[in-house]
Amino acid sequence: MLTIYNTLTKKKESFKPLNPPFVGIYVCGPTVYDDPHLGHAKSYVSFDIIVRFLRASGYRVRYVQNITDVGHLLGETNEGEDRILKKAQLEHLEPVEIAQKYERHYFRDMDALNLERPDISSRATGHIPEMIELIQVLLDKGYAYEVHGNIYFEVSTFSEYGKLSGRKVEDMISGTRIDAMSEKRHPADFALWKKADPEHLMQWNSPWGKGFPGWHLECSVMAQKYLGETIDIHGGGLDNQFPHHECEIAQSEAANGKPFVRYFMHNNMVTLNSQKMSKSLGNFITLTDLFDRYGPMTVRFFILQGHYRSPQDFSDTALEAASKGFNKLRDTVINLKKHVDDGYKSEKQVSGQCAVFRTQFFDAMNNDFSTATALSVLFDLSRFANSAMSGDDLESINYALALFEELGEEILGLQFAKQGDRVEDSAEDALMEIIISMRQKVRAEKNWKEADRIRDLLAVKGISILDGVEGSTWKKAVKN
RNA sequence: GGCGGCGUAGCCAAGUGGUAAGGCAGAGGUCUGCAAAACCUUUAUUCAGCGGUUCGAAUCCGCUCGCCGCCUCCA
Repeated sequence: MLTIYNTLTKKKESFKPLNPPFVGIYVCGPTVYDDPHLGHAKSYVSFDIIVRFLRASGYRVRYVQNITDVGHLLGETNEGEDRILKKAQLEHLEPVEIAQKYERHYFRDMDALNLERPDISSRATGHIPEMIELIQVLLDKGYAYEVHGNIYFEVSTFSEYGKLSGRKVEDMISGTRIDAMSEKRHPADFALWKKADPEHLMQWNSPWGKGFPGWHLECSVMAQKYLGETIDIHGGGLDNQFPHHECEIAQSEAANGKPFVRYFMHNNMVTLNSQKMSKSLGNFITLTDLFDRYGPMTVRFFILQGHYRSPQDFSDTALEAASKGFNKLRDTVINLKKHVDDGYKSEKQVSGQCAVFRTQFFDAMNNDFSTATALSVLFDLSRFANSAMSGDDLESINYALALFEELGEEILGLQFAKQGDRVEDSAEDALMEIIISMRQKVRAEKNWKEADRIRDLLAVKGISILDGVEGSTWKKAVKN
């Protein structure tokens, strides 16, 4: 039985979707105005695992993620400027070019991390009419008001405002950072629609004049459009809990009179060398930069070693340790693939010790997606598999490989052997066989100097020769 | 100021009432020409500190110290 920590109730709860076996999940996607960074990796890897595990548990999942290509306002008073616009001016490109360029970068990096793409990636700019409709509903029902072409949600009309983040509207009046001098009736009221200056590059017609949508509207609209008025799971980064998700709840529940979300899930934040990583501090590193030093699978593995609700610190020592740990599993899987007979078929029916491992793995994942514990099962499985290979225990070898494929590859999304790896490269294989057999001759002559020289030369090229009792094998150093 | 979180071995990190997973690093061993890999053994009488509840606490409660997040765009 799957239990999920629900941020709405601050408790672990049994997961019961509204209409089983269907599960609707909405995860806040990126604002596409810059390259993806470490924080995106943690967040989207976490929800990728969640989606994969739900599917492995038999649920029919529809996974929706937005692409924010409108851009949020830089500040309450800074009308007309948003981050995409700012970037567009900086790079001398159309806002749409900026959005599409960084959307491509986003998918490029997420693909590298082996994330399954959302079933629906919906762009905010494609849903302006629906947003206008929702605003109209809120106006008609008295939850919103218009001032000079701007529409605001009136927080005081929605009594449950604050139920997600635990904030009280009264407390927010004294908040020093909220501009008390604005045209809003209450400082906590938030914009649904903003009037655009004539020179503003992104603007749309609306019943209230030309403008653009407010910060939180797109998620309410797209979640409802594709998943219905009540969705099973809504995910996102902890930093979005307030105000973003709080405002989504207010908009959606005020408009529909129904619970918006059954389970809210928030992943925790990432730090870099123990420091907060943020765009405003400018110390974030992009995934492209990170992948130059550590492969995407190392990054994915590293994220899985922590818990999605715990903060995670990226450092070189931690990533190097993760790289070695992942390599250990990877070596085991590659060796298993070499050991299985031709009749191998991936099967999910395993017995004996492997069945125990499988149960342990599912127990861990059922407990609010405890990937770190699940990974520890894979290390136990690795030890079991290596022993089985020493003993030529073919049945265990087959079961172990089947488990690695199901648990490691399908559910955790770890690519142990990528395409192009040497297991599938017959030319490279043939060459290495020749080199090894030649070296085997000098070894037979006990010419250790020459044997070591060959080994060292290959090592420089990233190829390791492993001499065993039954001859030598080799492996290529890969950046995971 | 308001709200919330965290502090577990040299490092990373699970565990949230029943007697400390796992990875990396370290030590010893088997194997090996050597090396590597693999396997075996080993590495926290103890979970920031101090009190309390309990038959029993890293896990619950209180206080103290330290660190962090949100309250402004952020995953």
